[in-house]
Amino acid sequence: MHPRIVDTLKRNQLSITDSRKKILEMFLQRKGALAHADIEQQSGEEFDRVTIYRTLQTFVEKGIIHTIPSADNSVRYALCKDDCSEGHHHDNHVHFMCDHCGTTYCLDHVTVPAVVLPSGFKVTQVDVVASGTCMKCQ
Amino acid sequence: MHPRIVDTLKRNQLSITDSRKKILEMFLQRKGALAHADIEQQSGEEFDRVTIYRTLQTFVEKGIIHTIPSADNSVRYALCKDDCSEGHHHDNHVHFMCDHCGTTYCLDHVTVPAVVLPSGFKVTQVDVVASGTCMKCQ
DNA sequence: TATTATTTTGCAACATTGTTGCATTTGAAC
DNA sequence: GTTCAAATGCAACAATGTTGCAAAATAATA
Repeated sequence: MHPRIVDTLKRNQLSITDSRKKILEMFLQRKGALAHADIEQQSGEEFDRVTIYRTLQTFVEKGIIHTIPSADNSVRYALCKDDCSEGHHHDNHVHFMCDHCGTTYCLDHVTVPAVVLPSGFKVTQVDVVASGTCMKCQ
Repeated sequence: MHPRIVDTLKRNQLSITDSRKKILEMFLQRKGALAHADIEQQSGEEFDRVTIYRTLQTFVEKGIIHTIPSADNSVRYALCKDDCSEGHHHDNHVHFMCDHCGTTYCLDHVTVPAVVLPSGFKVTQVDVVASGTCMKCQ
């Protein structure tokens, strides 16, 4: 088991349960974004569907993972780089979604260019979702 | 009825039906993004739910409207500026979603800054989804 | 305009996805 | 180990999205 798992849960004052450990491990191993459905598939019958929903929700609230917007009604989740601060506002972020294999990448080190909006708009968060073909699919 | 409606449908070789006229009119009037649920509510019992799904799908395929990614499993749709070419690839786009009132704005005239991705990624589309407070809500 | 061919719609049935309340179980604290 | 708090699983439900097919509306043709 990945050493960071228990650490992360403790730091966020969460009880250390099987489902949380397992789901967190999936994120740490895969190093890519996961949708609810992915987790459900990978964990087989191990956990109830409801537990997965609640676990993801908890992780998002604690800033352990964050959501990635998508245009097809299938929100994906990815690990936050070193846990965002609690209550989390994940400022700037670039994601890449491969049209071919569907893999979603979370590109933490790509800087989001400043977006200038018309006056009156107060921006607190900018998500950039790029899509195309990833390195594995071309 | 908005004069562009019949035009737009004809140009896209679509039969001119009540549901299409009505839904297209909603987009032309509202000048903001609409979710499936919005349309369903606004049209009351007038059309079947299935018809709305199929109409939206058709409009997207024809490039009359486009989808706006969201982080909450509720894809929204907005009119394409002067219909994208058929088969449509909507290159660059900035959207703004108000955390307060939920209104989604489609900012066609804001330029999307170039995003530089690691080599190996071939980008065909970039969506920028900003969120915060809109001018009506502050 | 009347007739035929094509397209679209509505219905029904179904599949998938997400939510809520509550009893039971598990983990944490003592 | 016992007690308390938290998390899980189950069941039931609500919401959302999909498919096939007959009926209706639209378009094309005479």
